[in-house]
Amino acid sequence: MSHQTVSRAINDKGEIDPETRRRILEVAQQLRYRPSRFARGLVRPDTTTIGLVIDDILNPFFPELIAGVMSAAEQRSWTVLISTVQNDHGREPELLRSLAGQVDALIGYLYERDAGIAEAIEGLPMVVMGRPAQHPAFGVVDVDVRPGVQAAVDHLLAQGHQRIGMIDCPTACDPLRRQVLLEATAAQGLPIPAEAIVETEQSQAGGEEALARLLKAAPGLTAVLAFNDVVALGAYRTARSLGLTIPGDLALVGFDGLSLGEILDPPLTTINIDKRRMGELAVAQAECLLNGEHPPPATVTTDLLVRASTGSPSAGASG
Amino acid sequence: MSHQTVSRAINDKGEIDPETRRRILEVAQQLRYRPSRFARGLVRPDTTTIGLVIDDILNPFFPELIAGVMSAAEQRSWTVLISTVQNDHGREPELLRSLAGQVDALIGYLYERDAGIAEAIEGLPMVVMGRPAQHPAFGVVDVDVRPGVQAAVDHLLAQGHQRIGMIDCPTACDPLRRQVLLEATAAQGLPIPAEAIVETEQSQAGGEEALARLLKAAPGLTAVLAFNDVVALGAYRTARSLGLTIPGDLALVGFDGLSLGEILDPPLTTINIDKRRMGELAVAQAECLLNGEHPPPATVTTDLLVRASTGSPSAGASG
DNA sequence: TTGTAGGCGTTATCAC
DNA sequence: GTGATAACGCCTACAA
Repeated sequence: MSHQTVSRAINDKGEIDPETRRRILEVAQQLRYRPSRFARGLVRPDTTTIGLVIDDILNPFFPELIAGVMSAAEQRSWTVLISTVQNDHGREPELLRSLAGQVDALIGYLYERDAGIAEAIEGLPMVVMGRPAQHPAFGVVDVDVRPGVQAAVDHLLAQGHQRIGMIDCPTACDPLRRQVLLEATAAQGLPIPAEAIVETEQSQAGGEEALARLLKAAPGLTAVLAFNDVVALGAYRTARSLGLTIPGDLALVGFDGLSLGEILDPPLTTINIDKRRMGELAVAQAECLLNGEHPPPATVTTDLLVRASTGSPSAGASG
Repeated sequence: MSHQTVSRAINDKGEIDPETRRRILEVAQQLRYRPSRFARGLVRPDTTTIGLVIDDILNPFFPELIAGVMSAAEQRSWTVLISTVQNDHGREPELLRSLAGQVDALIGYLYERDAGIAEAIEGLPMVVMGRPAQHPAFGVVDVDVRPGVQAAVDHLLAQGHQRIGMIDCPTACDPLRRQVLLEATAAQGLPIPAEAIVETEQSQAGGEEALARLLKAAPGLTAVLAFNDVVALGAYRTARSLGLTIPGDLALVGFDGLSLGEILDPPLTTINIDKRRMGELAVAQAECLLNGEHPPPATVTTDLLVRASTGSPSAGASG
């Protein structure tokens, strides 16, 4: 009874006496024998494992993105290893370094600068999401915010809004939301004054305090674009506590297209990102990188999901 | 220049000329050399990887549970490999089989019976969550629904509710929610008639249609316990479309303690499960199993999270 | 149908 | 400080 015969039985090859095989399998079961994944991988290195690193598994933005990554990976029979730093961004390099030893490629939605990433992973194929490329070797899946923001501005203007504000989150990797909003409104002859944009942290609490501040700094706003849906959720709270009705006294637009927006009252109009597709594209980028190719950056577009938090301003609008 | 010297340089051992090391690292970088994780694992098999299998990454129940698993795994320097069947429960055995070849132990929140699981994984250490043990070798993290349901019943009775109904989901692995509700109400002299319990599928749509059916079958209910928060969300929709106010016309209690309940209007009273702790306990169970021990089943308890969807019934209650 | 030989990439041991 | 050798557990190729 050699290694080889055992191998044949375990792997269900032909060329083996059924009786021998039966006996081997029986013994194997008794011994709770399991083939070593390491030895297997060593000999058949066609097993691809990719790592997915995100900020915070509890952030409702990510589940859909993860689903996209996993389904695309599954189509390729890849394995996905997920990790997070749970909002502790300082740990990103350390996590990347450790993950780099366990996977064939990495996909990340990160805060760390590309230079820092590159240093941590030392040449491992890497795909960064949600921001433009900085490092030439990296794959990219970026979000083109322009169509969505443009649609939102058009939508608000069509409804008669003249004073639009924004709650921005400058710590996020994406500086474009604000910029595109400014351009789009300016192009329509309705430039947004500086005081109509406030900055806050990216959270519900941030949204709450920011809207209060915004309405004080720029009285008369009839519509506000929030940096994302979670921030918009905070804005709802403040609007309610100030006795403002949505959308009559204040129209609100979110960003991300999270399903939580649907259960708000009224449901939140939001600029939608196809998060699942982002995940799928990231896997495709990783595949190119693994094949030694240099894929052009991928982009997902954005569009406006009109729900009920926008509408024409009522006569005597807020202050 | 031998393997060995290279190994010393890469792993930063002592006993090497700094200059030699520098040269090696330089060349390694140029060649984009990366050590094989398989060969490493083969020689130093102290790398533990566990697999986590869940239904559906988009189900808001899971992120917290995942966070618990990951943080507990991280404490032990374990790696977590996540996989889902995205609600296609028939694929569970296949997925388990494939995962079994890549990890040292598995944790799952599954529909498949334990016998089916056991067959798929052939002796791999396994922890099942959210239901009582069926297979003697498995680790278990179960939920004790009794305290939470009891507290909910006490709470409703104290508020003067006399007619309580339930929306149940029999496809779920947990048959106890209904049973405990029946026992708890009966013990207080308020048995629930059969028509005051309807069954539906575990989803928002299920909750919507079920509440409509329930109110027809058992007119006069003033409070309803939903199988979980997502089902309760559906019930909110139906209540609103019927013109019923919550909690005045109808009190609603959910199950799970999801944060989405907080943003409902009114915020949803719910029986809370410590999902993060479930994840942590599951990892602890896996650790015991890996050490060859046979841990006693772990249990998380439940409690009532009182928010605003419960209150005293108004005078002329619903029908 | 079964067994033998060799090598996958890494680390540990021990001799140089 | 460095290099040769063996071993980890598996698979492929070929010989018996």
